[in-house]
Amino acid sequence: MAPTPGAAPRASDLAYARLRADILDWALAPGAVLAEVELSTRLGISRTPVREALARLVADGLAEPLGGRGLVVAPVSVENVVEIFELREALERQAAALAAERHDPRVFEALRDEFVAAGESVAAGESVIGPVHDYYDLVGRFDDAIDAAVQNPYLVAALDGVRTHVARIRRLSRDNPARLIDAAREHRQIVDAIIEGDARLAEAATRVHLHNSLRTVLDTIDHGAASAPKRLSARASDPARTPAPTRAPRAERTLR
Amino acid sequence: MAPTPGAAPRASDLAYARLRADILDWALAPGAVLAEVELSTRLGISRTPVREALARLVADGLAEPLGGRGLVVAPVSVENVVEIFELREALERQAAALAAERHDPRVFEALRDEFVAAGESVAAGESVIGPVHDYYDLVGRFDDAIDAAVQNPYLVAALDGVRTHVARIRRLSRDNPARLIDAAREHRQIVDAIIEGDARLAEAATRVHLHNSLRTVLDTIDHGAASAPKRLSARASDPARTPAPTRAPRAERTLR
DNA sequence: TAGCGGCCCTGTGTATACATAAACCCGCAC
DNA sequence: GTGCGGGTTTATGTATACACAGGGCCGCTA
Repeated sequence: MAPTPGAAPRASDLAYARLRADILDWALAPGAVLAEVELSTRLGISRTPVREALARLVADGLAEPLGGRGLVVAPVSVENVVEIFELREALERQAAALAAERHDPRVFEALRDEFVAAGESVAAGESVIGPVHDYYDLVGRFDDAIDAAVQNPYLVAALDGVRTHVARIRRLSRDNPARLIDAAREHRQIVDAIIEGDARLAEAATRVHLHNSLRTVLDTIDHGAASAPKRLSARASDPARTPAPTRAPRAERTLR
Repeated sequence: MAPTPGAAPRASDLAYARLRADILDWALAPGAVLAEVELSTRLGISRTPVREALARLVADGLAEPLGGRGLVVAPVSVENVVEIFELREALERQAAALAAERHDPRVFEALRDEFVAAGESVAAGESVIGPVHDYYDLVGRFDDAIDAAVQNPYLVAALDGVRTHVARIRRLSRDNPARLIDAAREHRQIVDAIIEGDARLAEAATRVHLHNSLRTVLDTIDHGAASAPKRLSARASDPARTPAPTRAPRAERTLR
C-alpha cells in the first residue's frame, strides 16, 4: 500500500507548519518580530530547525528582514491586496484554461453538484455551525482539482504561493451569506466551462469571479474593522495561543 | 552617500549564489547529488550555511529531495520546458499589460532604440565577440524595466522564479542569428505596445513572442545535441571547476 | 541639563559535536 | 552461485558552543 509518504517528523517541518499557520490566521500579526531564541524556546526545539523554518517563510514571502537584522511577519497593506489579486488573476486564468483543456470530467461534475448544493445551503440558512468554513473547504477541493487537472508543477507551485497570501488577507474582510451565494454561482460557472472544455469561457468566468471577490474584500476593508490608511494591523487574536513565551508583553508591542 | 545597501557578506548568501549559478549554467547538471559535507568542503565553509543555501534552492525549485534522503539538482524534461512556458506566459502577459498601464515612457523608449539597434547589429554580423550574450543582457534590462513598471512585488517575485528556470533551460537550445533578429523584432513590438499604453496589444505581442520562443527551443532540442527521450542530461561541462573535492570520481557518477 | 562616549547585552551568523537512520558491503549459509 | 543478514559507514537532522556586530542604557562631562 502507500508507504506513508510523509513519514518525516522533522522538527523544522513542524516549526514551519506551525509558524505558517500562526501567520495565516493572524496569531502572528503582520509586523510581529520573529526572534530565533524566543521561537526556539516556545516551540521547544533548538535554533537550527527554527532558522530553517524562518528561511522557508521568507521564501514564501510571509516573513521579511527588518533593517538588515531580524525578521518580522510581512506587513500587509491594501495595495498588497490589489497586487496579490493581480498575480492571482494571471495564474488562475491560465490554470482554468489549462484545466478546461485537460480536465477529468467526473471530478468537476461532482464539484459542480457540490457548488450548487453549497449555494442552496447557504441561501436556506442551513449549515448553522460554520457555513463559511465549509465553503472554504469546498473551494479547497476545487483548488486541488485544478492542480491535478493542469498537470503543471510549476504553475501549481506558483498557485500555492499566491493562495498562501490570499488565505492571510482573507482575515481582513468578513464574508457575508450574500457574497457566498454569489461566489458559489461564480464557481459553478467556472466548473461548467471546464466541463464543457471551453478554455476561453473558463478564463472569463475566473476573471469575473476574482473581480467580484476583490471588490468584496476592498469594500469590506474600507468600512470594516481595520481602517488604517496603509498598514493594516491585526484585530487582536491573542499572540500567545501557544504556552506563552517567557515574557509576553514583548509580542504586544510589535502590534502596530 | 549610499551606505552600501547589500553590505552583508554572509557565507550562506555566497554559497547560495554560487550553487545557483553553477546550476543555471549546468556546471551542476540535473540529477547531480548535492551532498552537504562535499559542498561545505568545496566551498570552504561549514555545513550550516550550506544547508541554508540548499533550502533556498529547494524553495526555488532548482533542487529537490531524492528518495526522502539527499538532494539532487532538479531534473529537466521536455515536458518541463512546456510547463515552464505555460507559467511564463501567464506571468509575462499580465506583466506586459500592467506595464502598459503604468509605464514610464522614457525607459521603454530607450529600450526600443536598443532593440532596433540590436536587431540591426546581429543582422549585420557585428558584435563578433558575443552577440548572444549582449542580447541576453539587453533582455535583462528589459525585464528590469518591466519589474519596475508593474509595481507589484508579488508578480515580480513570481517572474523572478520563472526566469530562473528559463535561464536554465536556455542551455538546452542553441540560439542562431536568425532567431535573434526575430526576437528583437518581437521585443520591439512589445515595447511599442507598452509605450502606446495598449495593454491588450502588449499582451498579444508577449504571447506571440513566447510562442515563437518556445517553438525555437523545442525545435532546437529535437534535432539538437541532447536527444534523450525524457530526462535531459548535461552535455559534459566538468563538475569540478572549483578546486576539486576530496574524491572527484563520485561527482561523475551522478551525471546520468 | 543636554550631549556624548563607552560598556554591556542581546541577537544573529557560523562552526562543531552528537544522535540516528538508511544504504552499502562483505561474508556466510543454503 | 545466489540470497540473506549483520556490521560498518556515511549521510542527514539536531543541539550546542563560539564569534561578532548592533543597539541601548548608563554615566560622565561640558
